Amino acid sequence: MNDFTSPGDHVKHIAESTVRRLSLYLRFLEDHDAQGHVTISSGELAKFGGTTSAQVRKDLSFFGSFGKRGMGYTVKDLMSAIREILGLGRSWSVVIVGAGKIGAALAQYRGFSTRGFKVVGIYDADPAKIGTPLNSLTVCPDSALESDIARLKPEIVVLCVPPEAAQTLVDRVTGAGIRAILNFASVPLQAPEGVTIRAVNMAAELEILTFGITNELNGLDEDVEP
Amino acid sequence: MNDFTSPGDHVKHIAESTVRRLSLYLRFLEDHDAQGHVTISSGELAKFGGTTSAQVRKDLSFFGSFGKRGMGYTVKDLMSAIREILGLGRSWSVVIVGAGKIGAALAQYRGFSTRGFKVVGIYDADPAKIGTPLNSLTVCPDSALESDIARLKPEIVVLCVPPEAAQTLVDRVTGAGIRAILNFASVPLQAPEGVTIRAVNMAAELEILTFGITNELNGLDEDVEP
DNA sequence: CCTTGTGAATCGTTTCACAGCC
DNA sequence: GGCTGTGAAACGATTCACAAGG
Repeated sequence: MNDFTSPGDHVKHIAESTVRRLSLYLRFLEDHDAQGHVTISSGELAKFGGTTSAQVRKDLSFFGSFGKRGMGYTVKDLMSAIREILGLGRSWSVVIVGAGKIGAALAQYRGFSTRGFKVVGIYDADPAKIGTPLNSLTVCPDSALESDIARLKPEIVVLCVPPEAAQTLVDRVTGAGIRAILNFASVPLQAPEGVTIRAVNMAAELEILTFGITNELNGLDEDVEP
Repeated sequence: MNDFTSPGDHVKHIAESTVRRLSLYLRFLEDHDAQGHVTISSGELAKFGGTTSAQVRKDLSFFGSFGKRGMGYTVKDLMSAIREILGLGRSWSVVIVGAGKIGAALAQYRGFSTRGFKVVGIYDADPAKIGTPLNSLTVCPDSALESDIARLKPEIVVLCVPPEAAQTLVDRVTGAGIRAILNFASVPLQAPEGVTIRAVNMAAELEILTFGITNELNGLDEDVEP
């Protein structure tokens, strides 16, 4: 079936973990398609995504039924179905705020464009950084943020500023109409109703690792190096 | 009782979400301490971490009991308790593999050192990149990876290589003794038993955002209790 | 045979509610 | 009175198991 977006469909709440797995499945489907495979089973998708076939089928079942019993899924059909589900059937404009190390790296990150995300501007408050060329972009003064958001109408802001500046910038960009923010500052942020913020917190990821190592040594039966 | 590592206690499994919140609490406690506050309640911690006071107390209860009824927690004591829980009571050596945009940015990221993570090497397979200075480090040839891991004994590898190279490098560094990996390549990786891998997948984060925006527009509304 | 799609059962996490203590 | 610590209840996600259909 291909009517996964039946009109008037009332979508129940979808878990973040489900959406994250769909993103993984899509990546695998693209590889699989490039290698010339035509169909794929939930079990193969599961092996790649580090999950189970039942989980794959359950994830997809929230949005429709895309496979054929006894056959599996048609790779190309499932790819475009997941693209549609994730909202990748269109292109998205992204503005990066903060042209430090991370912001500058992201401005040049190819992963954005290959997925339909177009970086349309990068901003910084530091006069020394303004005018720096990054790929086809130039760092703009952050005083131009509101007017540029009004003009370019980006959907997403990627925040790469120091923690102490982050909340002020959330307030400014949401005031200018932004409703989706990806936050690289390692501080929790508050946004008005209707604005989605996702955090990428490298410090937390590292600490989850060190927690894991530390606990292994304390609790499990692994040998300790002298 | 302050002994969150009671002897003979076999540590039950701690949820990743709990560890992530502990990391947030710690950040808030550091701020709070710097501002001269001496005590803090679970409710205050909860407000910062975007959770509930019961959740804060439950998170801490897995490790011991750190507060005083009627009083709350002593900021400094709770800080050092959480540091100990997360394994931050020591310093950690980190090796970065891949000196592209992201790897180079991370090599210069101050967030590492302020938390006790010391970057001791950065490696790349591209001859053009070898010798590039980054802060106090120089990009080394990835052929030196195994011998340097044996010599420097880093605990953590941060992987910033293209997806197609990532699995090979996991195999190499785990073979050389690494047991914790932070993966920035947007591909799932397999590692032997006893090795922890955490993934930071920017593409997935962006797609969770676009899924959210797309679904909102489709008319999913959330009723809030007054 | 084969594999999907899905209600039911299981498992894990969060929230509730209150006893215990300052 | 105020706040922690914690079993019990509620909730949500994953896994099971099987009917349905190529």
